[in-house]
Amino acid sequence: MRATDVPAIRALQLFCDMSEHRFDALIRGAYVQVFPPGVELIREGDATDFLHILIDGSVELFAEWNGRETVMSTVRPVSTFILAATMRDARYLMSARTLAKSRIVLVPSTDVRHAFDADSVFARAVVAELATCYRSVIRYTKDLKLRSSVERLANYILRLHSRSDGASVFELPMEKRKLASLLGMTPENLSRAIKTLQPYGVEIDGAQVTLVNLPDLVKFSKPNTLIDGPDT
Amino acid sequence: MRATDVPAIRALQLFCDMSEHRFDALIRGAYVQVFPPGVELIREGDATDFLHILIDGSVELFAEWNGRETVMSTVRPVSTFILAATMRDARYLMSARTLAKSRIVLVPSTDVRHAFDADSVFARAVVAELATCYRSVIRYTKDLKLRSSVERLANYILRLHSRSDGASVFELPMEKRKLASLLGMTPENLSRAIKTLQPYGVEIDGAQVTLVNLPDLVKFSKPNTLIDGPDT
DNA sequence: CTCACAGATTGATAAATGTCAATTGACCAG
DNA sequence: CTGGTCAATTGACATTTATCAATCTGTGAG
Repeated sequence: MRATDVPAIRALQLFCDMSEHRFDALIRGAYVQVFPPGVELIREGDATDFLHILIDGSVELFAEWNGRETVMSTVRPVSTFILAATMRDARYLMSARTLAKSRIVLVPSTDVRHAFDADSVFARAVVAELATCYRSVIRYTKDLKLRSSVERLANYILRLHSRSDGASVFELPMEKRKLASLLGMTPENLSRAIKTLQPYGVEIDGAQVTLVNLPDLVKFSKPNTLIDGPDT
Repeated sequence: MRATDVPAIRALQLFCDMSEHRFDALIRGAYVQVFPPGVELIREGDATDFLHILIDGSVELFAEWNGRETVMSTVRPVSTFILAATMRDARYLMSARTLAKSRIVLVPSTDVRHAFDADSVFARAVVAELATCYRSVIRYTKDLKLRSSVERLANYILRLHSRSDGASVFELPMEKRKLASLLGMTPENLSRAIKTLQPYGVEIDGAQVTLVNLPDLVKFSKPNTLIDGPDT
């Protein structure tokens, strides 16, 4: 593990309040691996063995049924994924695949459960993290059920806009076909949805998004804290 | 609170392993209320004040956006709801409304968080419960994203079938328009989807479902443990 | 017992979304 | 450079799903 990895992990909400020696004990059993793009890290249905922490790169969580595949979410560094399966000691409900070259820390699930039992500060952090994850899936599902595909795209763009601190020019963080799947539509439909938003000042060239008429886009999108965050 | 209420609550996964005196302390601050059908118990966006436990009756969790409304899930007795918001001390993401006359126990959120901090057995149960909730929303979202409306209905019927211990005749647990919304379609479409399943031996008369050709229905539905449960 | 009402169904039609095929465009290996 | 590959786009069309309007039906109040 690199010298800079540990502080980055330590800074995560999940670990930041842990006592020094507990954290050290937990991280001691962990190890780092670097994966090229396109590697399937986790296969849905498999038994849980490691809590994963993405240090650098990009990972998608996806699910399959009957020959169909859909992106459920993407993981950005630095963050953990599949904590719920780890804590329940249950099978993975989603698969995970690297989208870019990625550095990933693997913490044995048994160590995590052990730390949870032994350290009440960590226990509280686990609950906070799980509750946050739960709430973000609820938001995602509300987005899917209550909005049309164009509305989902519009609000997604506004979320990206906030995430880049209100800059009017920013980048899409993934390929358009992945984004389409995440937003619950086909790539063809995403292309059309982008065109539909042109009258609201949305210009997308490659991965670069430019917003030239934010008020109109907001009026069209009707963003809502209880769907689009932040989580309060 | 009735004499029979406490044992029923005590039997829940969330409370069953708690020590006697911790449980008593938690339940002492709680109180019961009976609501007629159609009462809005929780309004999305409000601050969390109570953990709710449905003792008897029926409750739906729903969400709204831009004048649209959708059923997110239904709660059957005996179970808790909105644990995540309670633990995060955050605003509700969903509203709740009684579908039938319902007896509900309200436990002050601060008491729950207190018990979590003081009792590691309860803490473990909270994590197990949260992880289970998280996983069931993931399943629900997979169902929505990977399946067509007829496929969702078919698999829903099979889940009901398992829930009634494999009986070939059983009842729909809610009004068809609520079911339609839960399954992500309009009532009109649900009617048509039911007809579409007739060739697979699905007969629905009012709320009564009769399955006369289970093998064909299963072949059509392609149920999957990682979507339809059970959670392993 | 009967009427009124809300939910359920049906048919006709519209809108949203997906599929297929062809083309364009960007990027990387050689 | 340049050819090959894969993603993105576009157009034509099919399918799914929603909407609207018109019954039908079961249930509870009076």
